[in-house]
Amino acid sequence: MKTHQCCDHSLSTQQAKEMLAQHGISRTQIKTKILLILSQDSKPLSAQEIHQEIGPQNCDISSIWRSLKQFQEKGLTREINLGEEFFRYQLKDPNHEDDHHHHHIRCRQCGDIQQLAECNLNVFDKMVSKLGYQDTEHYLEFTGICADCSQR
Amino acid sequence: MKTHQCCDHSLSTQQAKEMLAQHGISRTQIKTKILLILSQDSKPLSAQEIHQEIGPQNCDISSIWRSLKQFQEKGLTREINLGEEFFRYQLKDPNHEDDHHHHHIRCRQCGDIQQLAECNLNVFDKMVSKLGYQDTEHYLEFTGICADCSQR
DNA sequence: AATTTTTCGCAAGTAACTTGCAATTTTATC
DNA sequence: GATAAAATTGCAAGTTACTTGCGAAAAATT
Repeated sequence: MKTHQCCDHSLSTQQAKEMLAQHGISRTQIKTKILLILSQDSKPLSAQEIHQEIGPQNCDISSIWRSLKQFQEKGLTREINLGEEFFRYQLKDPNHEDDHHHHHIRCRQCGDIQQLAECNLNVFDKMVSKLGYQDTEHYLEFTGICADCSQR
Repeated sequence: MKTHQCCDHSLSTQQAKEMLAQHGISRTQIKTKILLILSQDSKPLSAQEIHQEIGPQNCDISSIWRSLKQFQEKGLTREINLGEEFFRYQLKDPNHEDDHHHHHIRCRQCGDIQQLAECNLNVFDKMVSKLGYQDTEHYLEFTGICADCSQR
């Protein structure tokens, strides 16, 4: 796994449960597990990947979807599109409200995902504010052919 | 329709057919029509919207999908994700190869899509090139709440 | 104009994601 | 800590974007 890890945000089970409580979400086994898994990986994960990690026999994927939906509504996670046919999910960093988020690059050949430096694009959000938009968000993601793949 | 039109690229039927020929695509009625429709709208369109525009009784949506897929493969169009559950498609500008592309902002409330100024992000493509990636592409799109919606 | 090749319409098939319902777990109340 | 109320889960069925196989029709090649 090539993914660069800028800083480790792994949660303990306790911390995960606190995080749920703080956001008014019930502290079930599944939801706690999802938070742990998301916190341990610096790359955003798909519902399928989370399901695999938990063990398909241990829970139904519909429960994962319901949990992810709730996390999104409560602002715990960010939904990321990397040009695939599904979304990926990433924990927001509770310590750095708005600005501490990353963009990614995905190899269109092998699918490897690498994290880029912290986002510094407030410039753009200001630009679109001039159009009268409020509460703006931006999606900036990259694809390309990674070094390994272009040598083959 | 609020969408800002920076420059009109509407094609004539003749021009559309030439464009298909130049890309080695057969000049069928459907494909010609799709090009015309895409060229007349500055905002990217979904397969559904194109189908509606042509008239659902006039062609099957699977033909539109097949055409769009071919356009993508031949580099005629760009696939755009605006945080919706489907992709939108946009004609690439044949006159300005790589750099003349736009990003967009979509209102998360009313769905209105507005075109932003021409892209000036080669900076980013250079940045990811340093990671060893070749043939990079970026997706930068915005969402927000538009002025109209925030007054309601 | 005849033949080969590609495309089309239709119907059936995926895959991501959603939803209704009864059973179980979690939370709130005592 | 037991109990009732509320939320969550598994399962099965549904929705939607997109794909695909096949015979008929249109377009390209001769």
